[in-house]
Amino acid sequence: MLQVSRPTISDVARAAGVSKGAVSFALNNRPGVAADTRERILAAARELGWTPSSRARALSVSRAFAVGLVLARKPETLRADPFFPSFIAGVEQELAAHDYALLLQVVADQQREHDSYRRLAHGGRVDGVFVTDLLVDDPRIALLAEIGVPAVVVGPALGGGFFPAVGVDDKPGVAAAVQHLIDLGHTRIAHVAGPAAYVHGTSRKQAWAETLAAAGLPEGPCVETDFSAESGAAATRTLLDLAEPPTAVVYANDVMAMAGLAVAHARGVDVPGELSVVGYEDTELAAHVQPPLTSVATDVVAWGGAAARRLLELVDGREATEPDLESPRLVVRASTGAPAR
Amino acid sequence: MLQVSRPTISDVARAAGVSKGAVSFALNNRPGVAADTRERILAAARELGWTPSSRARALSVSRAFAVGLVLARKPETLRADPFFPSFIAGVEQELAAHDYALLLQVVADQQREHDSYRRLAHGGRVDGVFVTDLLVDDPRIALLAEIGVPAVVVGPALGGGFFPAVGVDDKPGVAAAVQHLIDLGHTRIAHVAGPAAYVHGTSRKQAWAETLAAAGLPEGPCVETDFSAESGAAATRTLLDLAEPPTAVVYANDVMAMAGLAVAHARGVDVPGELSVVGYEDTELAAHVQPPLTSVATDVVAWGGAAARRLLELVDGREATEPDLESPRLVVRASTGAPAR
DNA sequence: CGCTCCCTCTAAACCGGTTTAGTGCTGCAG
DNA sequence: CTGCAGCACTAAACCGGTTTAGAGGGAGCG
Repeated sequence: MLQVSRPTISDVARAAGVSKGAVSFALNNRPGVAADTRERILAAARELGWTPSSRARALSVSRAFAVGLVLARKPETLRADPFFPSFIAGVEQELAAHDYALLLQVVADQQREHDSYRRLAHGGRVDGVFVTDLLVDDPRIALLAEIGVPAVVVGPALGGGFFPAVGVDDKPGVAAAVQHLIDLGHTRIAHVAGPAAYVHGTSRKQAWAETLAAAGLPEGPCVETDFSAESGAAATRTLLDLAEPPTAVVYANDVMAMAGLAVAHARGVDVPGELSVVGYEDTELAAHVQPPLTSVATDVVAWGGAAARRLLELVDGREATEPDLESPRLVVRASTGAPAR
Repeated sequence: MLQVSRPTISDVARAAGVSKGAVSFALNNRPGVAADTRERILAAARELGWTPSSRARALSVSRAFAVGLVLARKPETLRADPFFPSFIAGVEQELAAHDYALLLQVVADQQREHDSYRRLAHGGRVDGVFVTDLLVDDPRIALLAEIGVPAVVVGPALGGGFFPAVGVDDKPGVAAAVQHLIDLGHTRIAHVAGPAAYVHGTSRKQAWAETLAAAGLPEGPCVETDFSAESGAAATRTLLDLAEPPTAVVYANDVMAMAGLAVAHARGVDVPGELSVVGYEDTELAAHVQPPLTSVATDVVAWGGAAARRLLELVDGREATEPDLESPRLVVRASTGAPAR
């Protein structure tokens, strides 16, 4: 494991018989170096196996060439969420193209999250950050504004607009789901909502309520959860126990919807005969449960890419290019059908 | 977004009326600074809101204070895998305690993966790396050895032993699952395996075969998959179509097991009456499908912590402390039962 | 009183790049 | 032949910390 010390730019300079500066110019192919000299320098660099030290570069150009993502989640709620792996994959694709790196932090609570942002941004480890899991009136916005670090809000633009937001608006997706149920003839449509503290919990609930209202239907029952399978199952039991149970339920994510399917199955409630079920996220498993789950799909990878692109633009002070993210689309499968008469 | 230039150590020195060196000593509470001077320096630093520049520190001490994790996965297969979020959470807990950061890269193919490691380690962005998804005869081991970067193999120690391996051996878990089925009276026990190219695909299959052999039972049918729900469903159909279908199936992960449950359900095959099903991973949803899934649970968060600890020890040249990771344990739920006579 | 030793602190080198000011040389116009 | 522009390149400063060599001063000891 002995760390052979890597050749530096000075070694290359000596080998090529020129000065450090000339080497730097040649390697960043900048004008002011004769073609043959440049060739000689590149050859020397290749010969020595020289690689630029990102540490030195970061210091001299005052850039970290990295952006940060802080996840304030407990491991349990993180592992059930298929959003982040996809999102990060999208982010990475874009970052890699610009030789940027992604610095990830997972923190347990909010206080640590703030410290985390401070250390990352203030200490110059990153040039910008993503803000995910946006809360209603999120305190991080003020913090990041105070630190003065470029940031991009991942999700619908409810952050007060101080930072640009890049996100797929989930309202049309939920609206499409509810409309689909209305079209099938349902009139008692319930919602199993995510935490009201989260923007994406609230907005999905709103979309549900608004679509019902627009169709002139009464707002059905709604149960708030923490996005976990456990709470989704509990919510389903609550709904089925109502004097007038709903004939359809729109869940805020797939995991809860699948748990709901299992509860219905265990109780002998036929899906979709007696109960229609809709998820959100269109996870890989959605198509492979019984009955296959109707769900709302979003291209999360593209979303991650767009968010990263916007953040890099912000960091570079470039003009914003408008991302064209496709709207979420409803994937109809066998878990939804006409209500029993 | 105007980037106010942060105060440097020189600013603090000027404010406190001492030299840069003295400030550095005081801030790293090292001997050789008088108590009152130290106090004055700390006060000045606090006053100015000084934060160390990790860039400068990294250059001067020749350390990145970061480790890298490169995931060579397609986004689709990444998002279904609950392993990484948990693992990363565990890694982070440990890294945060030592003020280390995690640099994540997601790359599409193997060539890029190699480039990725090269840039990361050779360029000095990280002080060490994790190697996950170990392949049988993994070429990365040689690459990393050549680069000379400390590395920790995540998983059972089959990497040739050049780098330390930290991992929960999955064999006892699979063995326990197979034994559980044997104890229930099953004799035709199939396996839906992961890709043979992966160490954890191969080792689970081996454990299954060995446990059957040890019990004097014939090796049941085995279908190789790519770990996806789709392939798990297909494998299940293959098995159920056999002239003599198995009475129990051990799946290499939960997602495939759940897809298998759905296939059985769709075909009217009763679980566990006609078919017992065992998963691996014990995902959040496992307890909430119908019937609840018997599965093998591992404390992945602890695993991540142990891997990070070992890597930091390696980076610091410290002695290895033996991690005490608990063995995987079988969580018996309702998807397994005695075979029909 | 003079010497050594220790403690505190300063000056300067260093990490490995980037960037700026400036030098020497060539070539062309006047 | 001189003047000046412009190219190719060098020397040195700079980024912001850490670290080493050494200076200065007071205490303890002979």
